[in-house]
Amino acid sequence: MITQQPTQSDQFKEQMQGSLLNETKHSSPIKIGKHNHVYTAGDEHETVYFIEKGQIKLVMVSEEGKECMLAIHGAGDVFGELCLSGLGGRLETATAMEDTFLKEIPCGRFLDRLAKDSLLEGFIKYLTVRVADQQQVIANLVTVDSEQRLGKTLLQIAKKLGKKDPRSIRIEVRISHEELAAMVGTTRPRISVFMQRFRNLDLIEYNTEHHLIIKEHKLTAYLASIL
Amino acid sequence: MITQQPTQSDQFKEQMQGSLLNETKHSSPIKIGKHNHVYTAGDEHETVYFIEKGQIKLVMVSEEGKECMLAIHGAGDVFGELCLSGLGGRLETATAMEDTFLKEIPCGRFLDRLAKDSLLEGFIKYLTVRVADQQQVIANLVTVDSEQRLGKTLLQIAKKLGKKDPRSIRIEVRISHEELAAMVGTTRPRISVFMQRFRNLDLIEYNTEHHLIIKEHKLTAYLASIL
DNA sequence: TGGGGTCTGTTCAATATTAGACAGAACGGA
DNA sequence: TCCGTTCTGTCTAATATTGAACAGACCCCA
Repeated sequence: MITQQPTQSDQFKEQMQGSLLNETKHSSPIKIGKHNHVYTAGDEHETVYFIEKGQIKLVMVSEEGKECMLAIHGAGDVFGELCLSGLGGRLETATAMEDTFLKEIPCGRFLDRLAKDSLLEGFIKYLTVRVADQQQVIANLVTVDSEQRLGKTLLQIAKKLGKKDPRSIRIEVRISHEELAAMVGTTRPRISVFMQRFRNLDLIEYNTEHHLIIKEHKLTAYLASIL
Repeated sequence: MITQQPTQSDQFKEQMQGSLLNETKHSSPIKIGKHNHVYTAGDEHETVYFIEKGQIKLVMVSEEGKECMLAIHGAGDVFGELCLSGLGGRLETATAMEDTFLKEIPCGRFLDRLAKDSLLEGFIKYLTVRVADQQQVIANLVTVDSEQRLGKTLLQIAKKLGKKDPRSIRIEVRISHEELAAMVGTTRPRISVFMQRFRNLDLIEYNTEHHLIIKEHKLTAYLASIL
């Protein structure tokens, strides 16, 4: 189900990166220190960001103050594109998980650049992939239980941010159980229990550098077995 | 929070409708009888649909067989656009909730048409609104309880499909509790209980034609009060 | 007008989940 | 290196949620 198909989507991402690097080559990158915000829910800046180095997490906060972590983006990713919707005001807060360097592009200029480089159709394809991914996330939240969701979330993060390791995938960003709870939609203690279980079953492990190692095949097989 | 702002998004929708009507004026509409499928998860047709009349629901089924209802689309809406992602294979099943008439456009031709009519940027805006909406849905699933989610779902449906009624919104499509359960992510009995509660509190009601009436302001106020 | 089917409202026991607490481990800054 | 802070693993009791069941209402269709 979750397979490693580089494909068109990645190809467009590279073209977009080229285009944006070109557009921003005269402006110097912005440094965001660890734990600092790039923007906060409600902010009105209509700008798109491109990550040169580091990690950015996107978090939405509900009216009661509960948090939902939507995504972690890494080098080469673009975020803040929702300002293209014209709705005005950020919906989520973007925070650096470690010192991060960004390029900033006003959203009008972002679109113009894509248009000039004939990337509008590519960007449409990129957005439909986003919609499809989110649709999958919604279906998971509605239909499957939290252990399963945690597993799928780990696989998804591994696929997006992981580096290849012999027979597994390594995640170098530190993600707390609290943060996982805010992605999966459950409480921290449950995440602890499930992570422990996964560890006992040898589906995940921590290496000496305290990086999380995901054993993709084993974990996938386990998730299928507990349906 | 949820306000009735016609705006740009609707404006693009009209332009797109015009463009598509033009593109499909020589082909006759397809009739899909009540309860019949337009396509099923896994199908490989790369076509986009435009609804002339009727209602289409989109449902995803998990590996265990549980259902998640993603959306109900009505006249003037477009669906099936995810084939633009190039991922191949439908993710969801599209079913007519009543006799429905559709126009069908191969996805390549759909894009060409938009490009010719200079609507690519408009379509990008439309897609980012979709992403923002889904992001909101995800955040709700993660952070708020099922009663609250049911309320928000009703408001969202009312906004999308409802007709204006004095001091309220009328929903003419019949949506079963089972279907609501599959949107909200809970079980049918709970939906029954919550709907009953909403009815007792006079936040919703059924008129003589058995149409659901949503009292937008009262319901919104109630949801805020139980935070 | 009479069923067969589906939908609703409700119940209940079994189960899953939450919220809170706590101790110990690891971490980070000075 | 030490100390305060954050993170983990674990436990509980209180609470919410599920799933299954059932009767009555409703609806379509013949």
